[in-house]
Amino acid sequence: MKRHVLIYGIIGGILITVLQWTQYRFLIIEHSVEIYSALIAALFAILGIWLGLKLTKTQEKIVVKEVPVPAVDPFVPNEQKREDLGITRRELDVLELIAQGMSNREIAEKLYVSENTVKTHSSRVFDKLGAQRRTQAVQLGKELGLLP
Amino acid sequence: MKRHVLIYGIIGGILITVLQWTQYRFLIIEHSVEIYSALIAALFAILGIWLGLKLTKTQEKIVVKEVPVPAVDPFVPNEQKREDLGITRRELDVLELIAQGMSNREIAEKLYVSENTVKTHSSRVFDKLGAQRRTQAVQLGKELGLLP
DNA sequence: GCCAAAATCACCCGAAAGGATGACGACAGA
DNA sequence: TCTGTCGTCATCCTTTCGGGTGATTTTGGC
Repeated sequence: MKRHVLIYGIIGGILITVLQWTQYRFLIIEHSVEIYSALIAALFAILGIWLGLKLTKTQEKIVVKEVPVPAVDPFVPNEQKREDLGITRRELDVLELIAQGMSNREIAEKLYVSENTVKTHSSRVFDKLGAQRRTQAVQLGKELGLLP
Repeated sequence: MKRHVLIYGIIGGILITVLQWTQYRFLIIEHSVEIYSALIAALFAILGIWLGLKLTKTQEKIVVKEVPVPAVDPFVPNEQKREDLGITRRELDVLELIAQGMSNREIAEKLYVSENTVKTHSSRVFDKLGAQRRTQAVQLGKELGLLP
């Protein structure tokens, strides 16, 4: 945009020079100041109009582009909810693995604990969620924001 | 925008008039044509610059608004996938109820069939999904777009 | 160091789930 | 009409799950 103003100034200077040169060339002929004034004014007015039109033409419109962003849902583990329900971290660990479709035995191996331990954790988390089955516990866990 | 050009022209006309009036008032004093030319040129140049700046200033920007659209995911039941896997509608019905945390008995009551029938359907769908447990079947079903 | 909560493990029992197999009727398409 | 698929139901058997109870060890905070 600054370039436009600069160009405008330069063109103005050139025009003045041209006009002065023209004036000296026809010095013998007597021209009235009014004519020169009008000429200069007209030229600059035309220039201004042209500039205005140009600026108008290149004017950009408001483009409110509503990009449907993936809305990736970062899923922050809902610690607060977990605490509220009195579910311990370990119990939630087990619940997560249950949600992934693992058996108690597989979970036990993955967590390096006995299957009995896993059963204890799962029983407790079911109790705290009010679930009778693991599928139900998973469903409730997701509804409560405990699981992704 | 056309208003700007109009205003510019009007202001130009007024200025010329003012200048001419000024000239007649100090007619006795001899002013050179160059001074008037320069004066007019300067005034119009300033006006042009002002106009340019104003146009620049009011120029509107592109607003790329990234609206995190709710992304509600309507979930269209993936019939194609179901067919590809050779899973029947009835089997998918059972899978959906399993995903909701229901027991075989509850599903049987809901669908008005025997528990044995539910077990048959579930066994078949597990087989087709390659699942050993219902939690795993649910997980796979969601990954494959069979379930919401 | 003490205490409470958390995590760990064990055993028992009944219910639920899962696997295998067979069967039967309905229905659509060749 | 014959065939294949689908939905239905059953029986037998094994595995997994869930509930209950009790116990020991770890851990974190005071």
